[in-house]
Amino acid sequence: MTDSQPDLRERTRRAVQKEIAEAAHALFVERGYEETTVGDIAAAVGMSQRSVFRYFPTKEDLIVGKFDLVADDMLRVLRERPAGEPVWESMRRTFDLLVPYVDAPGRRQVAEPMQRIVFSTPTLLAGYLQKLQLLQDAADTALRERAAAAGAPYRAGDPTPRAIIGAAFACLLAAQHAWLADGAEGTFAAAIDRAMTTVTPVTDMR
Amino acid sequence: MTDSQPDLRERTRRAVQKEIAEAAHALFVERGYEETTVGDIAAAVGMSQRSVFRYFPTKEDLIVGKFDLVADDMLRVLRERPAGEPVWESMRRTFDLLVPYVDAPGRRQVAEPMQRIVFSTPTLLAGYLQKLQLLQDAADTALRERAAAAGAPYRAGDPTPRAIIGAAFACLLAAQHAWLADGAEGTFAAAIDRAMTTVTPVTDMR
DNA sequence: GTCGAACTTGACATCGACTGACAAGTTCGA
DNA sequence: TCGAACTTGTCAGTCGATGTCAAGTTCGAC
Repeated sequence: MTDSQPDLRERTRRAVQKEIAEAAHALFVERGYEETTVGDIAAAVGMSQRSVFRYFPTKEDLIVGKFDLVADDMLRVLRERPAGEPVWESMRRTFDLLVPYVDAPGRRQVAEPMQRIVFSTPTLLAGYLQKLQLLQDAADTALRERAAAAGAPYRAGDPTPRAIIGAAFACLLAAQHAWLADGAEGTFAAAIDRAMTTVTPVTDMR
Repeated sequence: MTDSQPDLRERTRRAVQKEIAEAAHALFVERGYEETTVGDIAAAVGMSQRSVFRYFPTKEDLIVGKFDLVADDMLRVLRERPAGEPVWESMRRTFDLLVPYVDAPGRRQVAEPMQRIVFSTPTLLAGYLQKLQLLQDAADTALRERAAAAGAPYRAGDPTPRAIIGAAFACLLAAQHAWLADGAEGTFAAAIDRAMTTVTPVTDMR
């Protein structure tokens, strides 16, 4: 058993948060993201606009907010990968954490429209890309530490780790595009595998 | 001779635009991007806030606006690359268009602080990444057309072109980071070359 | 049970980016 | 020189986001 009762307050907070997010998603799908006002969302759940911002720091977070938590987990997974493992493989295993959010039973119905909204709304796409970039920054630090600990540190101005990490994330994005282009048939995991075999690091170990 | 006098109105417009941008840059460097109001910029050049928005659609464009024009040129260069050329090489040659903006004599003094501002300001970074993404979308289309014209089209759901293009842009970003991390010593062109040798497409021709 | 601290909420005000509308002035060519 | 086209400032308004304050509401110590 994990933490069963993480405080009543926290539980109701999560519940309200979920309610807001779901109302927002419904409106976004119905009218579009830009066309939906935070006031509209507030009205839909019967609270003030001010209160919506008490649960979500920005309107963007109503859609891409949960990603921050996943990103933390991904970073943890990456750090726990064995030091001798090829970087490309470490990245692939890190992306595994994303898979259940899409491939788990019943998940596709939610994930597909969300991804379509993100990729078709400029400001949301920008926000998403920025979050990916932050994660890449952290991954870069992690891999440099790992290399240093293994006695083969990268020079500060060596583009290698960032380039490899960036290429891996580019494959992730290509996988998302391909998955959507194919009408979300097949598993997301397979899409990632396919994308990550089209590109490869030149020397993948340290 | 190119177009020597593209209309007086257009010339003065460009001049005013440049004046606004330079005033903005000065303020951004001095106080930071978020801390500078569009009203401040307007006051600095002695016009109304409304008029600044007549020359630049958004505050972001005061910094990353010129990139749109360069992106058009890059796309044109990419399309003019020979059909049989390896994609990775085509991308590298496309990036050549960026080089003079940084490596040309006297350019570094301007380019370096700008890049630092972009990479350290979340909203600017997001905007920049989104513009790169748009360019990648267009490049994806271009390369698919090129492959189709050569009699070896990609399947709609094939992640290959996007993955390779994305990897190339990841190297570009890694090059920028590395260049900045090294204090902008050396040429940007060399930084790109270094980054683009760390990763490579698996099969690079169609 | 009760009381006070901690938390939550709505209401109001403000800021900054941005947009529409209008009126006044400037420029340019027929 | 006259009128169309363009530019500008001003004003008002929208929307996302933040600070403040005065109600409640909840929760634990007593």
